[in-house]
This record gives sequence, structure tokens and C-alpha cells, in this order.
Amino acid sequence: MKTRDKILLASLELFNERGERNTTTNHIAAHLAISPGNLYYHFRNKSDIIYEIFQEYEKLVDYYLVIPDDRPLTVADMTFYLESVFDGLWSYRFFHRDLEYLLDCDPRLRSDYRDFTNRCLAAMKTIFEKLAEAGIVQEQPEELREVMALNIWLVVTNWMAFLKTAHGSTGDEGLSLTALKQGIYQVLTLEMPYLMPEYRDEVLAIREKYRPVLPEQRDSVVA
Amino acid sequence: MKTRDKILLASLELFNERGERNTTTNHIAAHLAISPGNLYYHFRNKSDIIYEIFQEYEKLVDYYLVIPDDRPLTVADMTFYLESVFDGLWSYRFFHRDLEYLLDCDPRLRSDYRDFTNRCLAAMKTIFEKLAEAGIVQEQPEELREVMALNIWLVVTNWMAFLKTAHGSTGDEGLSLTALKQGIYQVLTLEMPYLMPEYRDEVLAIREKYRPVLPEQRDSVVA
DNA sequence: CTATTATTAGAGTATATACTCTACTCAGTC
DNA sequence: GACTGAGTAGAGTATATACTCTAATAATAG
Repeated sequence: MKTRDKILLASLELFNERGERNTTTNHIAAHLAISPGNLYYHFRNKSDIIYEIFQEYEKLVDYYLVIPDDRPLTVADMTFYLESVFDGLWSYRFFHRDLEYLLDCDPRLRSDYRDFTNRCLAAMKTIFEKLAEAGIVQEQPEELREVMALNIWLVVTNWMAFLKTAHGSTGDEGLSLTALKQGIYQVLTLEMPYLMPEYRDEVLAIREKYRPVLPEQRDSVVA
Repeated sequence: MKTRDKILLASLELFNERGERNTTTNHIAAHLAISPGNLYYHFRNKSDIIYEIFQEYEKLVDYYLVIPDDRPLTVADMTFYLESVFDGLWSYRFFHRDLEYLLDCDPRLRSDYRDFTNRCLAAMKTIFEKLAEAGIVQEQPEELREVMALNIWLVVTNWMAFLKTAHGSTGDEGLSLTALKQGIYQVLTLEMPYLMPEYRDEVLAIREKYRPVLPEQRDSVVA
């Protein structure tokens, strides 16, 4: 594997584990057992590394959110969208953690991220539309779809942060797959009132699979 | 005004404007035209300043969320809760911006914040309960109230961040009161499906007042 | 084999950051 | 009028951070 790619990979790993703020370029180099000079041979600066990682993230999510235009959407599609998006979010979780600072540092990133957000919101709106066409959710006015999409976006992008702040101790330890998936439960709860009777039970059954074992795990998960 | 209080005030101001990460103790001292030594005479370290500001924030929100137990809740109460919470959020907006890092730095803060979150969620659940008793929203199972409260919490606490990231350029300039209040619109949209027919129109009229002028302001607000 | 280019090491730098230390002032008090 | 102690100034420190520079080595092309 090329050094350049190794740098990207190690950066992502360290950013996710310890936060971008706590990860210096020297740390990254040390982690790979290469010299700082070497790192700066491959990247002009730290921002460039972050920018490139963002672009991967963007590509991944765009790929996940492709909407078939030759067939109606199914409940399975909806589940897949949710699962995928949370997976993507998990893989690049450092990004949403320090989002505001990162955008302040890099105007390119700010404008790209804005476009990215709008693209995601638009995709969500289309998904709603097609779910309505498929008779899974009720038809809704354009405007409501828009506001709903935004609410779901807020829940999805901040679910991870909530888990990390609401739970005990410091790090990732407490963040299990179960907890992660409770995010899907949250989103499906938002959609619930809009489900068509014919599909209501099916979707509720899926939702049930993501229900947290404990109603609310408010204690530290560490032993 | 005592130097100590001036430090707290200036810190909050600078944190909100430029972010905690971009505000050093030296900046704070310079802003007040006092020496760094003086600042450190009043506070052991930066964390202590932040912790104390958080306690103010906590007190304010706790005060806002007091629930009357001698009378049923009204639609006006609900509006007041929403308005107040967004005001509080605005006054201490730096806090949610760098939340994860701040909690990593200070275990006291982490545990206090966890309690604070739980208190807020509990208050929201109680508010739902009392709104149902008052016939404003439908009775819901305990579990649904809990999940709904959490969704609203996510929308409320991250609304500001969304505005700052989704809009153009860098700073606060774009963040108008109108934009801020669109957050209330988002929350009321979440509640909409659960409104009782008798109050539906009244609440929808209130919601309408917070509707953004433009459906989606996706351009930079700066001239 | 040679020339060129890509890659790397590693010491070094300028700047910033959180924080300390010493000394001074000045209001109140015995 | 000496004494105390809260309050303040301001220079100073240890450390870290992002990044640079030079020189050496590996890879590759002609």
C-alpha cells in the first residue's frame, strides 16, 4: 500500500479514535513510523488530509443514497438506506464531531459540505416521495417532506455525538453496535405517524429489531 | 463589576463568537485588558472557567423548564418552553459546538452534563404527559414519549450547528433570529401528528409564525 | 550504468498555548 | 504607621504544534 494511502487511513483511524483536535500530524507520522517530513511530502498540510478524507466520505454516502428510477422503492430499500448511512457515519465519525471548526479552517470544505448536505436532504425528499408512490408512507406536501428530511438529518448526524456525550467515561468503549442501531429506531419513530396501514406492521417489526435492550442505558457501560 | 465576573462574561462572549478552541486564556485577558496572571489568580485553569459557565447554563435551563404542578399546561406554556430553550441555547451556543472535546477534558463536566441531559429529557417527557392530560396532544405510551423527547432534544441541541454549517461563509453574521426560530418550526413539525383535533389549528397557527420566509435559504446570507 | 525523479529521514523553526512566578499596589486594620 | 492580604502586572517557561529544510536513499527510465 502506498504511503499516501496509509497516511489517509491512519489519519482517519486516529481522528475517529481520539478526535481531530487531539491528533497532530506528528502523531500520524509516529503512528506509521514515518517522518513528519515524509508526511508533508505527500500532503501540503493537515487540512488537505482532512479534505481528502471528506471526499471519500462524500463519495461513500452518495453511493449509498443512489435511488433506483426504474422500480418502486421497497421497505427493504428503506432499511438498507438507514443501515448504510449509519455505517458511513460510523466510519467517518470524527468529521461530525469537529465539524464547525473544520469548516472554519477550510473554505473549500465548507462549500463542499454545504452542497453535500443539500444533496443528502434532496435524496431524502426523493426517497419519501418514492416511498409514498410505493404506498408505504402517506403522500405529503412537498414542504412537509422537506422539513421531515431536515429533522431526520439532524437526528442521524448527531446520534453518535449524543451517545458519546450521554454515556459514561471517555471513549468509544461504550459505543456498541446495538447503541449505534438505536439511531435507526429513533428515525423510524419519526416516520411512524406517516406509515400507510398496509405497511405499518411490517415497518414496526423492523423498528422493533433496533429497539435498545434497555429502555435507556443511563449508566456507564464500562465494567 | 468584579474582575472574576468580567472574566466569565468575556469568556462566554469570545467562546460564542470565535469558538472555545480559538479562544485562549491570553485572548480573554487581552480582551479585558488585564494580565494573564490576573486571570489565573481568579481561575485555576481554562477548564474551571468553562465549568463555571456551564453551571450558569444549567441553572438557566433548569429554571426555564420548571413545570407547574398545580394547573394543566397550556399551548402558551409550550410556546414559552420552546422560546426559552432556544434563547438559552443561543446564549451558550459555544458549549454544544465543542461539546465532545470539552467533556473529554473535564470529568466533572462530563458527569454533570450527563445528568443535565437526563434532567432535560425527563422534563420533556413530563411536559408531554401534561400536554396530554390537558388534551392538547394525544396520550402516548411512556416509551414513545421517551423516544420523542430524545428526537426533539437532538433537533433542538443541534439546530444551531446545522445553521452554521449549512449556510455560507464563516461566522455568526448569517444567524438571524428568524433562522434561529425556524428551529421551533422544526420541533412543532415533529409534534404535529400527535396533536388533538381541538388544538390542532391553534398550534399550527403558532407553528406558522416560525415558518422561514424562504422555503430553504441555501445561499450565503452575506451581501 | 547513469541521470533523474520519487520518496524518505530527521533535525530544526517559528509560533502559540496554558500556565507560573515574582514583585508591586493599594485598601483596610490594628 | 507598620502590616496584611486581595488584586494586579508582566515577564517568563515548558511544551506542543504545524510545518520546513537539507540531505540521503530508493526506484526508474534511457
